[in-house]
Amino acid sequence: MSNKKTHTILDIAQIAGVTPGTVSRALNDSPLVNERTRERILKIAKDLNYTPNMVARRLSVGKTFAIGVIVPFFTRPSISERLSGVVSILSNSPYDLVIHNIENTKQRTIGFQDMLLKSRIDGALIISMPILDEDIAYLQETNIPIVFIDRKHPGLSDFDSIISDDIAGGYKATKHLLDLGHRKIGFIGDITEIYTKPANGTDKELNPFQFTSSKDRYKGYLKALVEADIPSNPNYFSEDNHGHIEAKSMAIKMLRLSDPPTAIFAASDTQAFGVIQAAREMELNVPADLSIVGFDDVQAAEFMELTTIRQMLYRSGQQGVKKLLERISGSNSRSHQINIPTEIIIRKTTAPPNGQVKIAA
Amino acid sequence: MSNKKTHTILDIAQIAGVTPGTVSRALNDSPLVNERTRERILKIAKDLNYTPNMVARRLSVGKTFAIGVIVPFFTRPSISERLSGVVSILSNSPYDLVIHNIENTKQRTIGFQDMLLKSRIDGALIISMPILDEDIAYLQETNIPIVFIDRKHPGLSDFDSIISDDIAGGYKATKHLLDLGHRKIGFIGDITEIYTKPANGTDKELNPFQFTSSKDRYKGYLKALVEADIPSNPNYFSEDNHGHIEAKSMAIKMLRLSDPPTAIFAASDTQAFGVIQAAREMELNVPADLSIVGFDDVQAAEFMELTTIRQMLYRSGQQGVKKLLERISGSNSRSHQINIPTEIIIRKTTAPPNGQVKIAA
DNA sequence: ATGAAAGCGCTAACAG
DNA sequence: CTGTTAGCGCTTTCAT
Repeated sequence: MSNKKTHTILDIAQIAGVTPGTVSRALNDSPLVNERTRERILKIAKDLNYTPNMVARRLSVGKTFAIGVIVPFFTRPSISERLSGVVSILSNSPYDLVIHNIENTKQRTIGFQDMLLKSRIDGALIISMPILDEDIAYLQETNIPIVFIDRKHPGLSDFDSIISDDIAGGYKATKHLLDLGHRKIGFIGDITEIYTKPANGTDKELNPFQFTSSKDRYKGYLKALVEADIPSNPNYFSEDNHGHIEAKSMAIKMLRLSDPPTAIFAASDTQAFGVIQAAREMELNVPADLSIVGFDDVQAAEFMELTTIRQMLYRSGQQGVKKLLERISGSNSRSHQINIPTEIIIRKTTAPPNGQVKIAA
Repeated sequence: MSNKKTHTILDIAQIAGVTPGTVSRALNDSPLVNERTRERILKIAKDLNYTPNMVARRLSVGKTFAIGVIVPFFTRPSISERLSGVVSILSNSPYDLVIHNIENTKQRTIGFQDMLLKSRIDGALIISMPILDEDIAYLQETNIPIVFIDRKHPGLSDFDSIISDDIAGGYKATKHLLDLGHRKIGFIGDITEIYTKPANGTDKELNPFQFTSSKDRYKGYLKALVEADIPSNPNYFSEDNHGHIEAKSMAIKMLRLSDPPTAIFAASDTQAFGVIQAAREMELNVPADLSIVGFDDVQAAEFMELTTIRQMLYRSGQQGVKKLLERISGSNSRSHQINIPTEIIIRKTTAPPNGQVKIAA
């Protein structure tokens, strides 16, 4: 009832007639305390409705009991599915999950420094974040464990990372289309909208971050094409900022070509949805007139009956934290790259190309 | 380069030949410090690559600089959209965002206690969480500010809350269908899968939590029906756990009725997607044979061309934290219920009922 | 098994 | 403007 003031370990100690040290031990299941006293203390704590002050504990122990997750574009479905994998593991751990969303350059610098360097967290999970060469310094300066999810960078080899096999995925997607009989296959991918400001004031070329996944999926696409002896057509390649709106415009442009593709492989489901919208707008029947395959297998993909490449988003989140937790508790194994396999999920946006099906209208 | 050990304010003090107090003041932009000394100190700090220890600071100041967000079902799109609104505001504040996901009864108790009572956070945002009568005690015991998003409960009147007008939304959805000419309108809603364990060991009736939104949307539905002088048909009402799978089964059952509805209003987009799947499976044309309206206007709704009730998910998240931040900085205004309006978004899953359109096949 | 005491790193009230 | 001194609440040697 009366709970204006929150109690401390000292209050308990006084009531129990012991010292704070003993109370601390009792509360932490230390074996160095008489069973009787422990019970007495526990009872008092309960009666007092005592709750430990985590902050003090953290300072004393030298651990924050928090792990930081750094993500761009919180809204993207693929990100939140990964996150929820992370959450699932952390719920059963003593660690708090603190989230940092980074959507632009300024935030980015601040974000890294703040989270990593200010000893607010015991470890960090960096998900789908583009890493700049100049970032590497920060990252290495930090002594706290870091694991990356969905990010490859040459300079990052001394960190753990969880990636899915984008090249193989892109290959599978394209192969599926090829097997269906398509020869004219478009690719729609993304670059990121985050840019680095040129160090000097000059307004020279802005460097887009290296979002490798789209590029790797393209590599897989190319590989399948080469294998099938089909020359790649530059008109069938397009990339722009990530988003369904952009994807839609790209698709429309591509489909208006005098010799348009009969199938499009989009580097993400979100983009594939944009392509579907384009098809609708142009009154093209999917899959009869146009086959579409996406990448990610986000929840909405099921509703949209989209054929796509599933990457285990949720699992990747789980594996990431698990690895991080291991590191935090001191595993010294060499840093490791875990490759998560992909799988093609065939639904209803793919079919043999038009000619072979469009018998009657 | 050499950064095995992290520096403290004391290191700086010694080098600068001042006391820690002065360094602290310098670092915190206190006006009570000579400009010259400040510069000197700042430079040293920089050279040393000093970063303050937040935990110590927190203990000293008595604030955690963190706000907690408690959510169920992290995966639900409506939740993550709300969350991203929260994130957008918090990015520009000194507060960390710590997330607690609660998906079952055990977690729930622990979760509330842990977050609220262990002084790890300065305030809490509780989103879409069912609140039990017995929880109210905890909540009121806590002195930290709390704001609720998407939760009404009689006992909660002394807290701030952000809710959308579910009744009005349900009304709008149904009215739209009515205006289109529908008379046989089904409702598909949800109850939650979280149950309370009966206090005594008896295995008597489990009490579902009070997830009010679905119910309120139903009230709106009823209101529109009454207004149109249409008696409510119990066969046209169905509720089950939330999820597209469950919604699909409910819809199938309802559509197999000898006199099936010509339209269905689902209490959430996710459920509406389930209804769409049911229609597909039964080879019913949407909207010709069946009109469907959802609730939420989740991202995927756009792709699905779903007519739905938009509630400003993102905005609700933003407003919630803003309110919370105000409270934390000590606003003493009376607690407030903010009602966020809803809006109907007409897309392509609704049309006049069959008879009026199905001319030729 | 328990008490005593030091200390985690920082802030803040009080002097001067 | 700066030094001194406590102190935030808890953990953890070191004694006893």
